[in-house]
Amino acid sequence: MNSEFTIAVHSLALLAYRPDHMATSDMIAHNVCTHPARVRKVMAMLRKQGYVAAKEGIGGGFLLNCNPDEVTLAEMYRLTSMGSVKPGWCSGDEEQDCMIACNMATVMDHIFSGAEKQLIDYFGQWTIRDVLEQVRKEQQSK
Amino acid sequence: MNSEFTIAVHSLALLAYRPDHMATSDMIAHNVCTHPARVRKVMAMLRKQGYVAAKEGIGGGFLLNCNPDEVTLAEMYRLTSMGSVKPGWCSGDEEQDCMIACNMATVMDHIFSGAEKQLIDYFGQWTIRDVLEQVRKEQQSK
DNA sequence: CTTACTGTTATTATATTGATTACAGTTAGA
DNA sequence: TCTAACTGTAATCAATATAATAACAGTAAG
Repeated sequence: MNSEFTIAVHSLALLAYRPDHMATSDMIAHNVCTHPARVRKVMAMLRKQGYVAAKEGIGGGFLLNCNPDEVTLAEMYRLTSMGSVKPGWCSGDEEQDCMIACNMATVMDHIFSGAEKQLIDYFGQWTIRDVLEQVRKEQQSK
Repeated sequence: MNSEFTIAVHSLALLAYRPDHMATSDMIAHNVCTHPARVRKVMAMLRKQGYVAAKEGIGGGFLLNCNPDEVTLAEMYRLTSMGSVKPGWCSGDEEQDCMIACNMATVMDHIFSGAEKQLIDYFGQWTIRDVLEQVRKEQQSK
């Protein structure tokens, strides 16, 4: 799993939480605990898909541009981490005589595709609002 | 996802496919396309759980010691890749004042645990036999 | 007692990931 | 119009994770 997924979810939750629904990359980076440039990279993806708006120049930053009740983690997964279930390394070798060696890569590919579908279904059940709610519950339970 | 999962599944399928249900680490490594030492490492895990038996010395190798109809990919996942859904990198910082920063790591942790459960459920639907069947189908479709 | 195996650890090479730097472009406000 | 505070983006460096390889002890068949 790509950790840009985590950054995207965290950033949207933070924007949804803030009263003005706005924050600079410095503020987000500090909250998330990473480098502002990394945040800007992830936010650029979110901006291109319309989840946030970016304002350059003084007083600028990122503004939430979606409904946290409707945006699911599945969308964030697709945006940031699609394909990450399948390992980079593949077994087998198309050139061999053995039926197993020849076809295992393709079969594992199918299996990993199915696994990713399952994962996306699961993430589809979580909205940004749900994440915020969980954060609140976690806070209260202290 | 850990690619040792792939090696474990491929190796069991290969053993199940071979008439004598036996192969050396060299043979498996060649079939899988990796180094024999890596195969031995994975097979040692399978042996400790009783999925295969190992015979040392001349004429030795690994022998299938389980029913391919019953062993599922979920077991292979647990054995080789448990925890791999959650990225190594975590956002947030317990020390901060912000409710989001403080609790996001815990919440994401819950979310990734749920995701892994989903994945394991899915892998539980696949047996080694199913993998072999898929390989056969793939071969026929050429 | 030699040869062909497994078991295991250590080391090295490679790939992936994240941090950091750098700088161009933008905009508000003095 | 100039400056300061932003984003956008690419390039580079550092850290980490992954896979390959080497090495060698232990074991068993012939």
